[in-house]
Amino acid sequence: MHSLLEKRKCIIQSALDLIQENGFHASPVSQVAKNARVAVGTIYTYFDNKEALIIGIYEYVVEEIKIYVSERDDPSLLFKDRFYNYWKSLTDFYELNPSMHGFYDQFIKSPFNSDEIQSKPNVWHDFACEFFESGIKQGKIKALNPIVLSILVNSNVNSIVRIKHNFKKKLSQNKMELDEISHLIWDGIKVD
Amino acid sequence: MHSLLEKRKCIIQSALDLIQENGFHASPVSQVAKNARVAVGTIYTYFDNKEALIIGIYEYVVEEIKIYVSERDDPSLLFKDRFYNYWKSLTDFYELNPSMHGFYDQFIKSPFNSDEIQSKPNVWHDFACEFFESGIKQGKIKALNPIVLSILVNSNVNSIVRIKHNFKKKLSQNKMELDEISHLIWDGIKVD
DNA sequence: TTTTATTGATTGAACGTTCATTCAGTCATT
DNA sequence: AATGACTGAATGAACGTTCAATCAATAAAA
Repeated sequence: MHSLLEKRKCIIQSALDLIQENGFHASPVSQVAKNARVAVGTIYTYFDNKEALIIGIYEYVVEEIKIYVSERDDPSLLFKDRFYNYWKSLTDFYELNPSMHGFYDQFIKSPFNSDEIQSKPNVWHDFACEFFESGIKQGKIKALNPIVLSILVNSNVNSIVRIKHNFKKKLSQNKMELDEISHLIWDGIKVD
Repeated sequence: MHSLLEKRKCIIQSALDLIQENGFHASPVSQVAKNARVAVGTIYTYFDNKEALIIGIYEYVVEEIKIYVSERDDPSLLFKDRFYNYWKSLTDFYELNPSMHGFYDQFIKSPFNSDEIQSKPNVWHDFACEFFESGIKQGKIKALNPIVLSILVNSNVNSIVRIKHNFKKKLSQNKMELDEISHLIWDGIKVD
């Protein structure tokens, strides 16, 4: 028997798969229910409406990313190594969870992503900001705005994972080039 | 009196405005028609269906970007200067045409953006690839895959314009930092 | 010149479908 | 017996799309 929390997760996972495949508008609640093996009505005991479901998924995804990346961070290392770990963790996470990557990509630029949501506390954004702030404090990277730095790095990882995904065949022999991008960014932000 | 092409443009512009504001699914054809001051049926003489309209908009946007950026490129300049011009043109274009920027951002990650569309010839992608290829041939930038390079640069410009747009107030004093990103990327790809 | 015919764009009410959401009834557990 | 999660047919609103009718412009005929 599933606990309530597990059922909630099950609905979220079902919605994630559908949304990555079809987008928000082509992922009816009825289908989400069918995939999750629950009745339509059940979804409405866990979420007020479809918008709340989508925002709930966003919060879930953001938390999962934070857990994955922060667990693999080791503040005792050299910041350069921490940076490469950060990059690799985030890349790995997206490649291990393509539905979360697809969802995040869509959500960020969607009208669901309102100012209100962006101004709410966000464990992942906070972690990323603090991460880069510590690099600045240690004098290892340029003193740019940590918000800017984190968005920059995160959106580059995002793009690269998307490229890897889209051009799986065409670029197979050039996959290494994509990993070079992390050096390229590091060279750009490091303090010599 | 408007010509047929002008009416087509009018429908596209009306849809662009709505989609940037509300997204694809919250931009009904009826509203697009109302904004464009035509009847619903008229839209269907210019586009087979809503999907064709959206793809038509994409092709229009992509062409406008190519025209704007290529007009401001001067192959006789040093490649470094050409790079900064490219960066500035693209940034300017998005800032002058926020609805196109919003649309493009949404479209790229949407299910409308099928493999079929990506494999069709695309004047803008072709221009960007040739641009970076010429930099490589001149030995001014690293010999990375030009497709990778163009996607990388374009998605960075995209992110930065989005940051500027979202954080207009909070980052006003840090706007300069965002322009530094172009140096950061140039330092990363240039050959010393 | 005036009248009639033809063409093709334009209109918007109407249609059928799909969707989010509800709720009266069922089931499982306590 | 009581509680509360679960069910899924039913509902109504919203949407994409159609099409018979209208209109404007041009060509042909008188």
